[in-house]
Amino acid sequence: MATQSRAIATKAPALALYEQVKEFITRKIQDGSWPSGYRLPSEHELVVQFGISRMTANRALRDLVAQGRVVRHSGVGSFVAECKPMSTLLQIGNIESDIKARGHDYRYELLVAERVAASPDVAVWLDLRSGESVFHTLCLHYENGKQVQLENRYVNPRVVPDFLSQNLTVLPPSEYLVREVPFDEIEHLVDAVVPTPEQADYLGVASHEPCLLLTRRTWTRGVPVTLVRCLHPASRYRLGSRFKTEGNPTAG
Amino acid sequence: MATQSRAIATKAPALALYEQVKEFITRKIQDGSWPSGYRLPSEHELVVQFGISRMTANRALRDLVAQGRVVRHSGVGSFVAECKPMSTLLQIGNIESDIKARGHDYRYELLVAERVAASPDVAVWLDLRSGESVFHTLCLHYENGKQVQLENRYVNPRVVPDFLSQNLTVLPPSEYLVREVPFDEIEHLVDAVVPTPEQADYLGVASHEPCLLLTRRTWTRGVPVTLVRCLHPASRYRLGSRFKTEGNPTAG
DNA sequence: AGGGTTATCCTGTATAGACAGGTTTGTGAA
DNA sequence: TTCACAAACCTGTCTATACAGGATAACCCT
Repeated sequence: MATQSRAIATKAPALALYEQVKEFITRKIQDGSWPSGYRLPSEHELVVQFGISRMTANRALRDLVAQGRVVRHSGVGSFVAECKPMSTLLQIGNIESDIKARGHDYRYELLVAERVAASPDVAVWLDLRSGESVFHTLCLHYENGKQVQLENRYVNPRVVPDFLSQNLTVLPPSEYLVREVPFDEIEHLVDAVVPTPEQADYLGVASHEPCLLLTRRTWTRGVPVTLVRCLHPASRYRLGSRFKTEGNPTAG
Repeated sequence: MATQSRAIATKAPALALYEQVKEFITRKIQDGSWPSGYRLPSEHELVVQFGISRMTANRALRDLVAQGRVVRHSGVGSFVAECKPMSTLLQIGNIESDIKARGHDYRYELLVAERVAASPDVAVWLDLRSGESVFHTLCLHYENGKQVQLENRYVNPRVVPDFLSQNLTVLPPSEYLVREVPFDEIEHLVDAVVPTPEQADYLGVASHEPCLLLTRRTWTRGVPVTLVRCLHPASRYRLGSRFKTEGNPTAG
């Protein structure tokens, strides 16, 4: 069979076959013909319907799984995924590259780098015994000379025993961790808080000014690596992201 | 050739061949052997190195592209992607399902549903002329009887002309929009603010209590659809998400 | 030396055929 | 009736092969 012949939509010969199949299924899902949980055609049925090979049908379905529109169960079938209505993603970047991407000046200051006994709450967050020693750093990040983030970090010494041996006055703690201890699981929490007097002092803001508190925990192979609490003055920092669907409009 | 024989790591015969290739490449990238921009082996070279077929090598590379670790240029080659350090995603869900998922009681109240002249800032956000009419709704969302979100929404009447014809006292505005006007682009902003007296009154909180302000804009085919500003008392609501890499630990 | 042609390499797509293993259902035996 | 086995169906993976088209470098002719 000649490649690229037998186009389903005769007017779109440029579109790959598996893309045509993806589009067909996506449309069915979007116009409501195939609701959540609906069992969609098996690979073999697609082969017959579209006159394509099974590998092509398989690729279309795999792509749809990657897009989150379809779930598949081995030995059972393929189903329209539960749509997560109006739910989407906010990308959280690292502050240094964010600031530099804006063309602004970035600088950071290491305030504290120590080994301390884990307080009960930190011990819980990092899955340590209370009183066990943890690494603790406190950093202040500046954008164009103004404080934008007070970073309060705890690091699990079981995972990163030589954390404090690094020259943290030159390289930010996050840089070292990202490079040396890749994570496979991450948790974010975003709160609005008013800073403590001490925090307000570090950040150089009035103590009644609201701040964004971004709490991040990371794991590698199920073991907690680090707990960071990043405090940002709301007047100087906001979280933001823009996200574009690559293909067709998404219902989810 | 017998399927599943010839395992690269003899002790892991369960792992698919293309997964083994992915792991091999991922490791090289993570341990720094193959830095950003490094040209990695062509499909044919992988075929020879691993004794696999080209389709298998192709799948491994395509998966790595989907994971963002690799970029490919047709006719040129495959390259290690620029890594985006410590950047990851925060999922923002819809409030009704979030509350119900916690097993709590959800209720909402429609305060305002009107057609008004767009104020200059709303006109800018929705790409309308100032003074052009827009739909405006104000809703209050309750979790277990307590206010958790004040939703202030503007809707583009060019895109959703019959928005106000819906019975919005029964079905939340977001439900209707998600179902009828799928978006293909979305923007989020997160701020920490203190509420105005009026907002504090609606939410039943002290006016000095910090709040999370989640601003969301959506587009469909480049046309702005809706602008929502969701105000949450920080004491009753936080944004959060947990994210797990499906494969190996991620450097980015 | 300059410019166009060609050979080569690489990715993208597509096919047919094959085996493995999970799930469901039906059938036959105890 | 119930339990065990087998058939049917489905996804997951893998192979060998093929053609199209982009990119690049070598080469040859003018």
